[in-house]
Amino acid sequence: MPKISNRVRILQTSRDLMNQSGAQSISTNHICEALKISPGNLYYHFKNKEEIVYALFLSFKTEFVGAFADEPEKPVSPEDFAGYYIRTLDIAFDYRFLFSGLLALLRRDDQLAAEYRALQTWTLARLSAIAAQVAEDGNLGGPGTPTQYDSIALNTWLIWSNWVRHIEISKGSSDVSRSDMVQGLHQIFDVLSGQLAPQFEAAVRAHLNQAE
Amino acid sequence: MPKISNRVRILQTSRDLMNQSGAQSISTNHICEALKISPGNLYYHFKNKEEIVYALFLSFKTEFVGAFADEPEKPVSPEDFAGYYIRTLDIAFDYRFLFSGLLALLRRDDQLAAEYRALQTWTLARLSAIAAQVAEDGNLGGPGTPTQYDSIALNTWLIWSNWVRHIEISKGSSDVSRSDMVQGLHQIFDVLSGQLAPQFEAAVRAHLNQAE
DNA sequence: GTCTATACGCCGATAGAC
DNA sequence: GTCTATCGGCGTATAGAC
Repeated sequence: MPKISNRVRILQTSRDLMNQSGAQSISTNHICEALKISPGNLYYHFKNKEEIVYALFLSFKTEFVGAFADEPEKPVSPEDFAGYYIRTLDIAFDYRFLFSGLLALLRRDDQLAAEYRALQTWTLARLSAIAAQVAEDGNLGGPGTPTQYDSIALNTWLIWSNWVRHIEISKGSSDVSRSDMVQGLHQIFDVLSGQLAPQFEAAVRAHLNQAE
Repeated sequence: MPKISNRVRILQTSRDLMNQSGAQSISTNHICEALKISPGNLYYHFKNKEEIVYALFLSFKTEFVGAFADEPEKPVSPEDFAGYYIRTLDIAFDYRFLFSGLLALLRRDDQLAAEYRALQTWTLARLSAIAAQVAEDGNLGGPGTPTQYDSIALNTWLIWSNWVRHIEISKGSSDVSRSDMVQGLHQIFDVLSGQLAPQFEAAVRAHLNQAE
């Protein structure tokens, strides 16, 4: 029965501390102190601080991509549609340090920057494809051009990827609540309001409220 | 004929450097070196680094609020409407370091945090009032409730306040072009697409393209 | 107002014993 | 794998001469 390795504990604690205070104000010393381990121990498991952040990013990426794992062919039900956003926003919350100080992190690590951008590109294409499918199902606007789907995808992405940060900025503290998150989901769907078929939108909203 | 004081030169150079590399990776030493002045000189003019950032924020605030200086009573012309966004996004670009590392800055300075939040609250109210006026002019949707205007205000604000950062994240470098900015303006109005009266929206878009 | 010189602390990272 | 000890570097900020 294997104990939890220090490598895993370092990752867990780093994520907690960085979510709380920002990635950039957490030093390797802080992490060691919180774990009651020595600096040498930490540097045995990770070459440097960037490697810790990068490992956490990979975990985020895996969870995030997994939240989209679905057959994109079929009609998109209101439950599917709401589910994408509910699940991914939960994940974004768990790794909110990534988004809060994103630009600073990307400036310090070229590899992370490249992978983040690839993930963003992938996500935008995925969101656009979902919008196109919803339109094909007859639940979104008139016969739209691909460009419109891209614009919808980008707008929802911008709100999605900045929502937790927006809450942290607006409230003084970093205690973000579940209802703050649900409010963000409604905010995302407000973008689509008037373009979604009314009964489809109502069903989506109902699912959001269940998530609360 | 008074020379430009070192105080002013410190502010100018700080803004340039911080826009380029991020507020947080620019030290007082960097600023001194760029200006060929001594640390003692800098600290004669400013108590600490936060005071520099705070002074720059005040400049931003003045310019930003000035860009909204208008009688809110009258009907809002497409030119007015486009103008608010064109002018303010230009200003946001000039002070983009504020938005790029916002959360880190607010965490380090309570006074700045309080003032930023106040400005955000003011702006959201202003945007909501403008939306209400556009609706009253018959150029926005049906008879909407105030809540809808607030939601529109928040959505446009989220895109507005994160656009420059989004560009910096998406491109590798920090060379943001004028056309990147205009694209952001269109993106903002895509949120309102389908809710604005068609001829009003067309006139607004035309003004955006002139700005390019 | 501006300079030189410097104190002090923290951070990232490594060497080498155990 | 984990520890102790430590190095070099940098960042903020101040003291005191000019």
